[in-house]
Amino acid sequence: MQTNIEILRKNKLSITQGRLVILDIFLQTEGALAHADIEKKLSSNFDRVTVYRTLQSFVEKGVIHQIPTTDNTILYALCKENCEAGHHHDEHVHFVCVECEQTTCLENVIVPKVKLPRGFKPFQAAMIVKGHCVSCKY
Amino acid sequence: MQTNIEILRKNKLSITQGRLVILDIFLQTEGALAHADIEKKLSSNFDRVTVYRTLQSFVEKGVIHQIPTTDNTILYALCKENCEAGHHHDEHVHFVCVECEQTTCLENVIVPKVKLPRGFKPFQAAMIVKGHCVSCKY
DNA sequence: AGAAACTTGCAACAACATTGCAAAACCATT
DNA sequence: AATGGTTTTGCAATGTTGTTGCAAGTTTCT
Repeated sequence: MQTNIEILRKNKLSITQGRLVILDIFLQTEGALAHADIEKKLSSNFDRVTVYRTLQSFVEKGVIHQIPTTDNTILYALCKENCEAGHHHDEHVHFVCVECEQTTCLENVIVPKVKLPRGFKPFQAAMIVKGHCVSCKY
Repeated sequence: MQTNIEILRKNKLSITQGRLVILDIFLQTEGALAHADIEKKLSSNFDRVTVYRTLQSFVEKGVIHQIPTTDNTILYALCKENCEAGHHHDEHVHFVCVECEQTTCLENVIVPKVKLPRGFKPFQAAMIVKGHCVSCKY
């Protein structure tokens, strides 16, 4: 498991207080986080703008990846170590629990290839499964 | 092909000017639409709030379905005739063209089932493929 | 330690979304 | 076709979310 500093170094991001703290939040969290979640978890007062810009640079460098949602938010989750700037390997399935509303990266479930109609050239695929997660099954 | 009035009747939605017009926009459009797209296409002046509420009731009744995105918008697309309130059958793949930015419902490409880790109970799945669409291939 | 480059916070702003309420439209019934 | 009850609409106000420019503060590199 990498530390926050290692991750920043590896991705050629300068090491600042804000980035370290935000990265720690990701390292300590199971599921995916929305911008709002991160702000809530930030005990120290960082400016909203800083959080936006930090997430932005993390996405650009491939430290985190975005997960699509249908509720006007973007979720972010840590990338695995083999991610690189501009070329994410986050082709795993995301699971959204309808009970606890947590979004989990299923690192071991990769998005299957599908056969598209003639003329469509695929490039990247995302898959989101909704249901009950391990903790919320009954 | 159903008319706007038929669709409203079938879904027990009262027939109003706004709903007819918005439904027509969907019927006349190939790809998926964001809230903003719909407002742009509305020649008559409907209030923004009305558009929001219309889309909301359409989703609730299963007239349209939502497509997740990573850019803080929600895309909407017409459901096929066999959709019902609360139980969508929109398990087809969505294609987002990186060139023209159109999102298309690939009605005939259904989302494949994936094997989830123990304890996860799936319920619904969405899949989004990015790439070049038929019109934008080169 | 010092200069250059980058990051942060502030303030202002812009876009997007939600709520309550009164007026208007709709629908079922007579 | 008029009536009354229900639903929908528009407006206004408010809240939330995201962006930009700039000056001050940090970080990095030599």
